Amino acid sequence: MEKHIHNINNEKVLNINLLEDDAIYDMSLLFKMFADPTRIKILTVLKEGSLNVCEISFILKMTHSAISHQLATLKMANLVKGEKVGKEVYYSLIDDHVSSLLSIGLEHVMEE
Amino acid sequence: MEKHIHNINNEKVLNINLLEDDAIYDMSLLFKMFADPTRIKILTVLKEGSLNVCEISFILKMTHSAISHQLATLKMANLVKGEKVGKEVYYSLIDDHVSSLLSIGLEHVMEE
DNA sequence: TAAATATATGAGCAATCACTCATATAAAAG
DNA sequence: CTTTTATATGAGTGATTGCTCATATATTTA
Repeated sequence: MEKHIHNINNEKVLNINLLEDDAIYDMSLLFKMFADPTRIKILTVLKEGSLNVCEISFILKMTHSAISHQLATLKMANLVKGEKVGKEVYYSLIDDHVSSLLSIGLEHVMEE
Repeated sequence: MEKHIHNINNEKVLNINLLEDDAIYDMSLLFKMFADPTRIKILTVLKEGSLNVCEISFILKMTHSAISHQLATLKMANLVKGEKVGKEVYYSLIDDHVSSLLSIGLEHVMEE
């Protein structure tokens, strides 16, 4: 690229097949959901079962607003779903991949 | 929290055990590395084998500087290592978890 | 030695983000 | 109906981030 001249034309480089940009972008959005401590905590507690906003904010010692905002984000990313029961909305994980990703991530950071 | 009064004291909520904040934070840093399209692309091409900065920037059609900055980030996060060979520095993946995470992420976005 | 190539890195900047605060809506309780 | 409780959401803000541009360093080539 730019001002440097390179003679890159060997098979090694030209044979690499890239993923679709759309898939890459979607993956980055997925991982972005796990790239925040609050969202990891929310997803982790939801692994135990469904919880409403008050319960989550009590467990994590954070405001309802902060939790509600993050739940909206997680919902848009299709990682959690909410079910209204009277006044309350019970949230739970949508996807098995969520647990898998959390587990592998935890495995990784637990090694030294 | 705040002005609302809640009577949350049931077993369901009190029995949830949280991970250490350090582990949560480290996990968020790990996932942050996958939360950017450029870094995903770099990690994906490095799955095929080691490549130097020029080769990566040629494959991804991005400037050397951009790639070098991201490689520095990935190196600090302990996901890649660089080995100097003459003028060039060949980068490769450090960790098996990297491939696992990429695979599961891809699996997730490939479903509809 | 001088020029070219490969990489690294600091500064700067626009974009994104996670929170707070204020406010809105909806259901339940009084 | 009014008040309380549960949740949602827009605006605003400070912090972070991914790039560009300029520059520095190191190795190779002429």
